[in-house]
Amino acid sequence: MSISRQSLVPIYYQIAQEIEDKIRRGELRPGDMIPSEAQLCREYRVSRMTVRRGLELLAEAGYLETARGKGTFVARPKLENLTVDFTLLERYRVKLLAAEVQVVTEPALSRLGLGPRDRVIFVRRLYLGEEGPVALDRKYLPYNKGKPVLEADLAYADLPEMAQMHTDVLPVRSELVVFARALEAAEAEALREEPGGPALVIEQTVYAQSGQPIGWGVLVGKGEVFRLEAVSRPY
Amino acid sequence: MSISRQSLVPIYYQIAQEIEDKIRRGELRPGDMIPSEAQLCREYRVSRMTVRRGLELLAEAGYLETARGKGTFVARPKLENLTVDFTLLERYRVKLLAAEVQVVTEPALSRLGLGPRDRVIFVRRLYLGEEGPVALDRKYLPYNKGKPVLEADLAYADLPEMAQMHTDVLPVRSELVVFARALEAAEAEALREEPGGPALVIEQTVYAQSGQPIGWGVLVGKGEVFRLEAVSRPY
DNA sequence: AAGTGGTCTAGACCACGAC
DNA sequence: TCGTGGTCTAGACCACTTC
Repeated sequence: MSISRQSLVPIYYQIAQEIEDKIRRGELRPGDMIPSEAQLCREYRVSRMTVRRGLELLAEAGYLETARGKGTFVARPKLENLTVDFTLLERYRVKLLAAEVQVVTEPALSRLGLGPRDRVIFVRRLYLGEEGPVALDRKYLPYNKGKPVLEADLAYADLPEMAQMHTDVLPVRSELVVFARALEAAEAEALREEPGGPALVIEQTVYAQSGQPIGWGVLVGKGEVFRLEAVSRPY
Repeated sequence: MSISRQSLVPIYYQIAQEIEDKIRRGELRPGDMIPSEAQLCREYRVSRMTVRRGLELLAEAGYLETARGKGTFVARPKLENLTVDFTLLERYRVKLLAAEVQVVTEPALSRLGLGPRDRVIFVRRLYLGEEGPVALDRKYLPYNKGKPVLEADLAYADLPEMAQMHTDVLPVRSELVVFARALEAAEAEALREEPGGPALVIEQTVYAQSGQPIGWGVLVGKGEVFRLEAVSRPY
């Protein structure tokens, strides 16, 4: 009922806030029906489109579910959808170990759908935490003669950014696969660990609109130290 | 221009589809300005709210970005936001190894914010793939005398579901931490692996609205075999 | 000043669900 | 039949950007 028409914040937003507060405080519980749109119009003395705009915000945010002919109801929080915090480049210092053009070999060859004589840009980087190296990073991009890339740009770019620098094709989808395996000898040395020790492996593939893969990367993180975090999103 | 007023699909949706198609086909490219709302009203011979509803859909989906006073522009796909496919229960066969009430010990004690004499429901499960066990699962819920739980329900529930079964408090947020470590002896035996071998560890905490943790779990996955997958969401 | 998107109004007709 | 949410109209005023 505390809606101000003079406020800079839009009326529909104030209405949404007020209902969200009631849900957060437990005054409205999952399954409860909220007042009808017509009722809310009368309560707040606003037009229906304004009420609907507010309810729409809450529906998108996962707080409300609407049922045509029945009403609008408080929704149960959905914890199945998780988003990964994948901002590694901001969390660690990055050291560029190598950036070169080479003939592609497995496993990049098959992941990128290339032939055995095709060439790729190969980038190798080390992530440094407070107490030494925490992860090793290898990325492969199909080599494109016409589009040179600056080493300086490669040092701090993530895979989608790299792909975009080097091709005209727009990256539109990214896939991750995460698993654990033992450190290989070369990896162990770079990470100052024992070979055979546990490592977190993150494989990333970036695709163009056409479905064609335009970048592939493996990140090998030191066990225990290197962590991924994910949080649920209500909707 | 192929908008049908007789169609069952709403006009705003048809408009959104048409613009989305142009973007997907590359006819409109990131950074391009699309016709103004007023222009689209004239083109499609509809009211402005209808046009705006359509544009709003595309903005939510990440295809468009609006700039007050300037115009509406095609957005660059955002690949930073990743959603995890965490539907383990549907992918593997699950075997309930134990379900009992016990006095809480570390690490569950501190994760759940309990005292050393509090009790928890402890659930231990094994995930079975085609070729034997792939993961071991331990979950802890603060014990609530008044709310008994059936073993049968525990076998196939995920952590948020368990928490909801056993408390009146609603789970509203879930956090995951993912890393690699060496298998402990008991874990290795259950998974039929060598102790010290690589394991993918997923720790999950579920919180109530109050911020209080109401469930904690660890999943230990066999290296190489047990994998998590994540996909980018455009918005 | 002219054009843009952001907000809001006061109506309208419709499909759907419950009674 | 009545109340519900879903769609749509034809205006209006505003803040902001560009010229």
